[in-house]
Amino acid sequence: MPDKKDRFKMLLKEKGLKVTTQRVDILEALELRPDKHLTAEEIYEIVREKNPDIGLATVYRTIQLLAELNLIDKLNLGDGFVRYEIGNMDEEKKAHHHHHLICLGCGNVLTFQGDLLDTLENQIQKTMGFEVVDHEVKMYGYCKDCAAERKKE
Amino acid sequence: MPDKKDRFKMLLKEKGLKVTTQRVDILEALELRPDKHLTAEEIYEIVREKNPDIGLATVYRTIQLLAELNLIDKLNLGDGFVRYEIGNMDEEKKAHHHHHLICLGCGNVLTFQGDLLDTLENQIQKTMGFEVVDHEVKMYGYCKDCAAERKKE
DNA sequence: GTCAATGCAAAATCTTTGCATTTTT
DNA sequence: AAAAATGCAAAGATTTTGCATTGAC
Repeated sequence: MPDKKDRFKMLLKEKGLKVTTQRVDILEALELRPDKHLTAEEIYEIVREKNPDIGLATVYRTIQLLAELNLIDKLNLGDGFVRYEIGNMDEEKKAHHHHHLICLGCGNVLTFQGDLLDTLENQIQKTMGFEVVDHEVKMYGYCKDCAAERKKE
Repeated sequence: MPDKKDRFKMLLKEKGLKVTTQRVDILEALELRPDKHLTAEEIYEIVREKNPDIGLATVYRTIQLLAELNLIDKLNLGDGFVRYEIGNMDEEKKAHHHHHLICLGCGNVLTFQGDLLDTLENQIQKTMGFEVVDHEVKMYGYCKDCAAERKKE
């Protein structure tokens, strides 16, 4: 499988866009942290360690580009920040974003893969004629540790 | 059942807060449009028709208050705007937010009630020990009309 | 060399805050 | 009369944009 970086470079060339250090650095920053959910500012800080001259505007522009190319997903975990993460979909396959479990105790965000939503999607299709293409699920609650902590008290 | 407005007034009094025209007007604006998903600015414009002197800051402050009291839900439908809607939960009952179906064709947002997620929640509980308290589901796709339109072409 | 991308600073959005004044209780 | 809420304008925060310069092809 070609890694995301190669895929990105390919897509750029296909579109007549240029493969710049900044663009590659930004994708790399995200790629190295697959389960982090980074804000634009955080990405900026990370890339700055390697390339101190990069501008925040470039980060925003590249993020937008990556989202359009479906290489990253835009997230809203309810804390008021817009976050991004590397997409985990297999190329042509229907983009099935994973689900997020947000712990109300420690604030950690876990991810969860599962296609149990297919049943739900089918029901929606039948009853409402709505054709589902993609979905996003957030569950709020308490992670194992925090749940245990709460029971003790 | 006491309507939302009375409930709001009660809660305000319980907390030693004051029942002002502005607060009631804002709740009313939301209550009269149960399935709209309004932005702060839109709420401001609506209330301004009745009470032209209201300030945007008051709208923001009241929205925050209503959200804290669980009378309204904060939504993020992926269009970059923060939106609000009247909650539909029955008092003490577990808050079960309804799901949103977002049409990629016409942009309309439909709502969908269903507890098919219970299965998913149970599975998460078993496999990961994560205790789910609340959830939020967004489905992206094409509504009946837009799906038909797309098949024709 | 050409055209796109970058960095910077300024502008545009959206939301919050401080404070004098008004309103509720 | 006391305390809280309001409106306004200013300040914050986040994201976008214009433009001269730089870099990829």
